[in-house]
Amino acid sequence: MADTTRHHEPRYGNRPTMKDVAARAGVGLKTVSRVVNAEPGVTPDTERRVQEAIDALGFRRNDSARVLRKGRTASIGLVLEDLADPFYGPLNRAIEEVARAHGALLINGSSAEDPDREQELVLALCARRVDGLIIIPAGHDHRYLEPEIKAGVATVFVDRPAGQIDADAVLSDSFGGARGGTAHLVAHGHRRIGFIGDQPRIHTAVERLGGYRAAMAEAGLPVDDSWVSLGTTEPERVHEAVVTMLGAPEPVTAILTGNNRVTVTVVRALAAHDRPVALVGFDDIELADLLDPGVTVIAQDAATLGRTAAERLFRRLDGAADAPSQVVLPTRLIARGSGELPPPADR
Amino acid sequence: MADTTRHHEPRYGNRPTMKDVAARAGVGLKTVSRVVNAEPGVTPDTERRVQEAIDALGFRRNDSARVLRKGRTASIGLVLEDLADPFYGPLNRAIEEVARAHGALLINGSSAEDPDREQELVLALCARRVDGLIIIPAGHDHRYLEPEIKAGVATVFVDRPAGQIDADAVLSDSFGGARGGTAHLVAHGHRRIGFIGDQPRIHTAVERLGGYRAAMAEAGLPVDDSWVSLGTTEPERVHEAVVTMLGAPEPVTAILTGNNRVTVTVVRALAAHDRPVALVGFDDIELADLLDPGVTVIAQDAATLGRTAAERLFRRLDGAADAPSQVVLPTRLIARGSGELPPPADR
DNA sequence: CATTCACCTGACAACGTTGTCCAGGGCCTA
DNA sequence: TAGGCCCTGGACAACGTTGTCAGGTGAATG
Repeated sequence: MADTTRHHEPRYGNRPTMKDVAARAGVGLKTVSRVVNAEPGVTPDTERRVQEAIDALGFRRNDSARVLRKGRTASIGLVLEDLADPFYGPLNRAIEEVARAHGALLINGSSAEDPDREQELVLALCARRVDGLIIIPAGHDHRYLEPEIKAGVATVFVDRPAGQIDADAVLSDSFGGARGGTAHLVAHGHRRIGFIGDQPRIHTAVERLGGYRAAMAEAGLPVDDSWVSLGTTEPERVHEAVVTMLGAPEPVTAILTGNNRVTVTVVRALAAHDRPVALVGFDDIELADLLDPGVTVIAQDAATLGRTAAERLFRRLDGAADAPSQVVLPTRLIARGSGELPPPADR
Repeated sequence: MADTTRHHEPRYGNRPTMKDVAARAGVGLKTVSRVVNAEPGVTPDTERRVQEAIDALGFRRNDSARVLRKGRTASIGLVLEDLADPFYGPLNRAIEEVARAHGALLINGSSAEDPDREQELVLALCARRVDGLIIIPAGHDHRYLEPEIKAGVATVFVDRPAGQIDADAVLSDSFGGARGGTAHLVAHGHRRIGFIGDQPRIHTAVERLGGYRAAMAEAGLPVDDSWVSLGTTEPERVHEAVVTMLGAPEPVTAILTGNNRVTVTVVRALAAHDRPVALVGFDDIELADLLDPGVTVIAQDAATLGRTAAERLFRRLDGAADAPSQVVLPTRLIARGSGELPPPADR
């Protein structure tokens, strides 16, 4: 009953607008706009008056309105699998740095490996009219993105390629990395090597499995079905896989793990096991060097992955119109001990 | 020369608008709006026609325009210190989950512990008219936020309190945690205990130092200046601090570390040291249980921290108008071995 | 003193959406 | 059959900003 002017809704908590600033400074609307945007053509005296009004009212430009008029939001969207996964931290950060260098903000969200949630998130970002998208895809069909891309939303996929559409992608060499890691174990004398990976609907999981199989084949070694376990990265499941592989009549003497989460669980499981078992893990993990033995890993460079993707995105936004392409970054094997353990001497 | 209609700039890459949809469906503008927003008052037949036009054109509502009209952006901003720091991953994720449950998107950025960058980021978020802000502050003066808060931007500080203004905050009990950790070392017989922490301009660093000093005082133990080292978390500096403390004529027999980054470096340094030195670290770190000895830590619950902050934020957005308050969450000491090492028997 | 010109300044429309309000038509009832 | 009501649909303004363009002032020049 005190306030009377409320018409339909309190707009932005009644923030001052350029109109208010103009009225207070006794100038025109456009002059305020000029001052706010540091455009030329304003006398120092006028500028000072406007600036005073701005400070007095606590005015802050409404970028929503600006965006509506200008067409660029200076923001990019990032959809990844899990913000809490340590692998994505440096990637996220690297993308942010590039975005910042281009004056853009980062909007992000987790898909939780759920294709529907990925789509929902991506479309919400498109509705905000982000200028570009960086996606670590959970799904395999990205045709829903076609209208968006055609409408000019630059899109780059990271870590895994796009499904059913032709789009830029920046990947790690999962196949080659896994092949190299497996060959490393073979070179140290192992013949029965297990592979524990992520769910087979995840592209990298399949690639890494492929690399493992390729290396085994190249070494002329058979792969028993019981040596391969794909599924969720939940500790219970992974632990059980380890127990099964090691409890077999002819147990594996080495294990290749498909990603950081699996590696951590396997390290725990092996620590509780009586005989030493060799291990090579995909993805580097913190403190891996301090464990006994140190964990040999196939390291991806998450930061470079992110930076490369973001740079490509902004090149697109700057007008690069060449055909979409894939970049594959090499992985690096870091030997720390666990991958160099020999197989047991007996049998 | 082919395209003639371009007037001032290609708006959003020429995306279809409601007007286009309306024209194609042969209905009025508002009818399209009604369909898009699932408002009542549209015959099924009309709705179908409109929907067809939407699909055919690949129309997607422009939320920028919507926001301009409605006043709520359904997005919240998160400013933290470093997206790549593993401590913030779960926090970030927890906030995202709450935001998602409230239909809001998350825009975030890293301040890199730079107060100016924090302010720049926060104000950019305000210009986007985020509905609320969650801030892990780098600076100590947040008066620049006053106009924003007055204008209705809900704001919650996390991990560290706001400076110079009265605002909601959700904190961990840094003082109590450090005191407890120090007392734990004292209880295991240590009398010369070192403290290596973050820069003294960081609130939690000071609190933890305070907790350390309090526990020492309560135990009637002196604190030699050379036992305390505050500064950046760069490995070189921390490593040097460890070397200095352990190389003194009367070396410390135990160390309390101020955060996860420091802990990791100290663990490395101690691994290279000949005599065992007890260690309690602030913040839990992955694989801490597998090291030898396991690293005893004072664990914060980052996820709860984030969730609590986000819930408070949305309660504010839902109209809660009670006075700002601080919530302090307890920490938990997890004994794993390194904190239970006795001091050397000699002297 | 008149004219030109440069420079400031402000009125106005437009961006795409949603709230308000009114018109028209169909249906029910008296 | 007339009157009234409800339901559907559309015209219009407004949100806060920026681009366009025209007006206005003062100084410099002929």
